[in-house]
Amino acid sequence: MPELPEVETVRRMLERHVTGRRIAAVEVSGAALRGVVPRRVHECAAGRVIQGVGRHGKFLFIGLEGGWTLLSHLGMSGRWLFHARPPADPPPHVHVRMRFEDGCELWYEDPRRFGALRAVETSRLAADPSVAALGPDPVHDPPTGARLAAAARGLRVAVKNFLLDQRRLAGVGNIYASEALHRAGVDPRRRAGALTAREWDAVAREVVAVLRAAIERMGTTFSMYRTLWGEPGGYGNHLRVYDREGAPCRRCRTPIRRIVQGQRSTYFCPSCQSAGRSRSRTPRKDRKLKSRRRTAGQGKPRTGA
DNA sequence: ATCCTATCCTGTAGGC
DNA sequence: TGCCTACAGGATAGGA
Repeated sequence: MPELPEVETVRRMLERHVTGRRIAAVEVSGAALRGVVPRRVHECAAGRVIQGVGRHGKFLFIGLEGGWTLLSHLGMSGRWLFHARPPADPPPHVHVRMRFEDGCELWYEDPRRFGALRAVETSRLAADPSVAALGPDPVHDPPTGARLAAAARGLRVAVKNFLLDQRRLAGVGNIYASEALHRAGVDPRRRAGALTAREWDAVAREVVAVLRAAIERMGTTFSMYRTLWGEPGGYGNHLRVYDREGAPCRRCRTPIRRIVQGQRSTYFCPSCQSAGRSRSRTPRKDRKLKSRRRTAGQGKPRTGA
């Protein structure tokens, strides 16, 4: 759901619209978020100016003056929403309301409460256990095939699950793991330790490519993710395999398959992602039928309208 | 150490 | 129409 491109989209919007604002008051609901310490968030944020917003993987860092940082993870259903003119009655599941001096408000909404929010001292941010465990961010520090191959050496876990492991690479989630492997032409069931150098090169390249392409379109709204303004992301129409079970592969028209790996859905093309060899990057010759896509199972990016 | 499973949680979709 | 159940998956704890 919110993966790196969605979190980056929110980061950019926060950076632009809340940096420099002073938090006049913070209202925190009692609801338990994962690892949240509401009172501490309240005490650390109230009265301080937001100095900038950073990100590593799926974590957001909202930097405050005075040496404090709000560490935010959106989990499955978390959203930061900015209101220039806050509605009178907020929807349910708004757990944090920050009011700025000029009356604007920033809300944290999270129906499933898988998200996390806590205040940490900025000097100790890198040492925070959940941050310290993260691998490199693929957008800040693009991986090479050689590096991924070295990290995967000897591992028997499926390459799909390897990509989901935040200790190896921080920010790839279920949607983009499937997408990157399809783009790279690698079967998601292959053991990570068994990929060739050439395959790792393709995976490294396509992970970065799909994340960047999704960032450009403000992420993928599969169900709940929204931007700071409550808008859905625009990358859903560009997904090649995710949530397209039975629909024709956009490259070869073979029906997309869905399997379950580690209790999560994986989508792939059994033809393009054949076990054993990575496909060439030769452009398609037959581009005859391409306007009759728009298949069933194309997610439900309810625009809310 | 690696790998796998269950757990948290609620909105939504599908079946009857 | 409405109730009921299954399903979706981020991180993490705990077991093998």
